[in-house]
Amino acid sequence: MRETGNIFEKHMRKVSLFKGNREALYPDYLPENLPHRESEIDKLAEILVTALKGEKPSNILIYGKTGTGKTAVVRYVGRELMHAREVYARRNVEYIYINCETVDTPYSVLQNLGNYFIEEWDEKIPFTGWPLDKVFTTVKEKIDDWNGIVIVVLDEVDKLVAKSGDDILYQLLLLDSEMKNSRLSVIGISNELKFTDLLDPRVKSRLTQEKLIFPPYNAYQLEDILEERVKIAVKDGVVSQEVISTCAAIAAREHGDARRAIELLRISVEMAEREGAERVEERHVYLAKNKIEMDCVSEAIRTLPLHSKIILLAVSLSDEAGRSSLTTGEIYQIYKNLSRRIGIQPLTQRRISDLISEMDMLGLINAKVKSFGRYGRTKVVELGLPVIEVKKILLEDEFLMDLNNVKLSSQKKLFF
DNA sequence: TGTCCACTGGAAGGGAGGGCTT
DNA sequence: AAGCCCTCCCTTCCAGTGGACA
Repeated sequence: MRETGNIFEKHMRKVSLFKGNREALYPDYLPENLPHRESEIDKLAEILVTALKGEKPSNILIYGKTGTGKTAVVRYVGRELMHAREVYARRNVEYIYINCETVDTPYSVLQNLGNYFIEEWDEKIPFTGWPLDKVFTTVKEKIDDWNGIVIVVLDEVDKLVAKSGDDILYQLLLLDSEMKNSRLSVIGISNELKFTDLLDPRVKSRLTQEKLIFPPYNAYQLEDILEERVKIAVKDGVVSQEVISTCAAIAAREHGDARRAIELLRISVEMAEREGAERVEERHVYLAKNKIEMDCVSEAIRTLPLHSKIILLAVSLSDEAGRSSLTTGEIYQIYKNLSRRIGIQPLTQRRISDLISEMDMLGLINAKVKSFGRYGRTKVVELGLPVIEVKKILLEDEFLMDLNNVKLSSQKKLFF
């Protein structure tokens, strides 16, 4: 070994605090046990057992906030169902999981579903191109020929409905009623309790034959979940009871989100590991909490479309110049100037208004509609985060780099 | 009390970009 | 090659509106 040492050497000397399988601390890990979800699992199994008997199970709607174990339970029961199928099933049973966060149009849902039943690559339904009714007919024929019970899970179905309306749900119900041999059940998973208001009453009543509500976990339940995962993923004695309690308490405060609790714990361990510490301390948990929050925000900013970034930059610049709140019209003026500077054709004010609302939903800015009486009615926009951080991330964009030195003067009207 | 501002946010539709069909 | 279809991003048009002011 050379005197200066290899660049990896000091890191190699650090001892890993994880055991071999750290996947247990990642969100898509499906554990052997799901603590405090026994009754939900049982209820779901009770409904789905019908499929093993060769009949169509009721359609189900599952509600619950993020991180309440909806997806885990549904996947868990699905896995068990597939095992049981080998032993008990009297006819074909298939369990298909679709996440509507990515598969978010009627076309793509049908396409995903259909391709499950199409073996040959050259017969698969392309991801775009076919008329919708042709996709529908193809899917119907394929599933009907296959002859069995299909259970389709639509995770985050509220997103799908918000985006594309309830057409797709109607089509799935129609699919079921038009088939001669096969049957199809839908399990919808939603974060939103009131999303069924958007549904056509007929769709609503047929989709919600059974309802399951997942309550948030409390701090004690989160502790149990974390303990389970720690046993699998982390070396003995590295994570103390206090650390687990802290993680659980923080997550419980944020609506009992188990996913967050697990992530928080994982990052805490990583923080300790990177420091070369032998055990995780509470301070690592708080470091991890900050890191997660910051990562989340900067990722959101980085992946913004260019025009949204320009708007955000406009808000940041004016914040820097001492004007912390702006109206849509003012933002639009600054936005237009900035766009011209970097040689980009500005969008219309109508479109900007939508982009502002989008960023409001992301929590990057705060926008409120306010009336100034005689002086009109408009959104009042403020930056939701520290300017320095936001600006730094924005200026990483290759189109915005040149605006590094741009300043707004702090006059009543904003000039360059 | 009515007026009127500066928008908001819905609706409709254009057109580019993906792809298939004939 | 021409003619479709679906989705996404955007524009155009416009009725609607909360509340200060005359």
